[in-house]
Amino acid sequence: MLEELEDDTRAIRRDATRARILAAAWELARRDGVAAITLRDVARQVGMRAPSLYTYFPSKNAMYDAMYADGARELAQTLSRRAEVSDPRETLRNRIRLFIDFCVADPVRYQLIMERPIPGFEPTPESFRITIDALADTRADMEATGVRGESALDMWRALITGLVSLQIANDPGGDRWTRLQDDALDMFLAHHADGPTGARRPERKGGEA
Amino acid sequence: MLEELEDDTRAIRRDATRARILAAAWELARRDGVAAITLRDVARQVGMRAPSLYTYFPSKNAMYDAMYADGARELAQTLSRRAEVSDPRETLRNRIRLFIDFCVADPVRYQLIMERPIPGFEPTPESFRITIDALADTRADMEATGVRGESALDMWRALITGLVSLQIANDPGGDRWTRLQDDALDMFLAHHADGPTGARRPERKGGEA
DNA sequence: GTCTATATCCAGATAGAC
DNA sequence: GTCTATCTGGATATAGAC
Repeated sequence: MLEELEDDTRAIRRDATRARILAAAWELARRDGVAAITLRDVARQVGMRAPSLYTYFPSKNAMYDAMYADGARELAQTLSRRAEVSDPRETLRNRIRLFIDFCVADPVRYQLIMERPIPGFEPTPESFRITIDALADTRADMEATGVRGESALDMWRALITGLVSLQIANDPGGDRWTRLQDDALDMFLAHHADGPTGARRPERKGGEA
Repeated sequence: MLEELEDDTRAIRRDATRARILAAAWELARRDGVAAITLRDVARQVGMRAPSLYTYFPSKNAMYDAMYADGARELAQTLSRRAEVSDPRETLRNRIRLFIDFCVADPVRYQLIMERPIPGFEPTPESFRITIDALADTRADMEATGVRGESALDMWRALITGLVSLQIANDPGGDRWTRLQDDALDMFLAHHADGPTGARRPERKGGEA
């Protein structure tokens, strides 16, 4: 029968339209903020009316979830490009650069994936999983430099989060904070890693001056 | 005449009602988020209907601005309590603790003052000024420890911002990140200050290992 | 000063014709 | 699959009675 072929064609067209809708949603989100987009505007952007979108997404939150998955996949793809070199510190540095560049390249995408900017929306577990997996290897790169412990990872997350969020909030398009990333890593490693032996520092108290 | 006395009494009652309205607004903001509060709900909370609020605030944004000024004054008052001790590092440590405690004690207040959580609202210059002034002395405390330069201050802001925002977002009510504050300061000072002489480190390149 | 009633606007979502 | 028309609900803000 020809029916199966027709079904395939139909599915392909459907996916293409879905992609067009998502692209329009991203464009409006970048212009007005993620939380500000409306189904009416998204529909107009692709030459439709709002109710037609319900053919492709059962709800607005479902559309948000598809956007989230989009961004999470882009993050995964970006980090997969990190180069592994002989010096583990340079490997880590490379990963950090990829991550920070990803964040500041599209602040709205960053917010959608890393923060929770839309009241009432949180990603489905399947979509969230993509983000988790993408970030999971950071720990290995970190430990390869001799850094151990949850506290050290938490400290590092804080440092990177702070650099990115201040960059986006106070110097969008610039590099006032992102240019500190290498210095930040030097500072962090000097404090948390004790060279190739990987011996751990004491938990705190009594500076090393 | 008695008219002036009556005017005073009336003004006092008006201010008291304004304060009751603001308290209600804060309560709802803490429960549902700053951006989610509605005039209807705030009014109900104080036993009124929404239009009555316009006697006390000319617009919703004016109410937000009053809330902003509230929070900013509380920040100023908090930081004014910082103890100045002989060791400038301990003085700085004390200020940081006050600041971080202030932030995590009321995440919604933190967001209103330090971020821009409400589309279409930004504080009036007079209200914003309160925040600026409250934070201005941090630089002096920092420089008293021998740290110099805008980059160092930017790095420090990033570190604190990261600790606070991760704490609020991922461990509300806990101390997973806030307990790192002393360690963060040690790390930062070890990297950015060169002891009492105050000599500056090179701008970057070539680790100090 | 507070109320009711209402203007005005906009949102997400559904029904049903075509 | 897409449309028009509509439901349902909520928001800020204003007019005018009391």
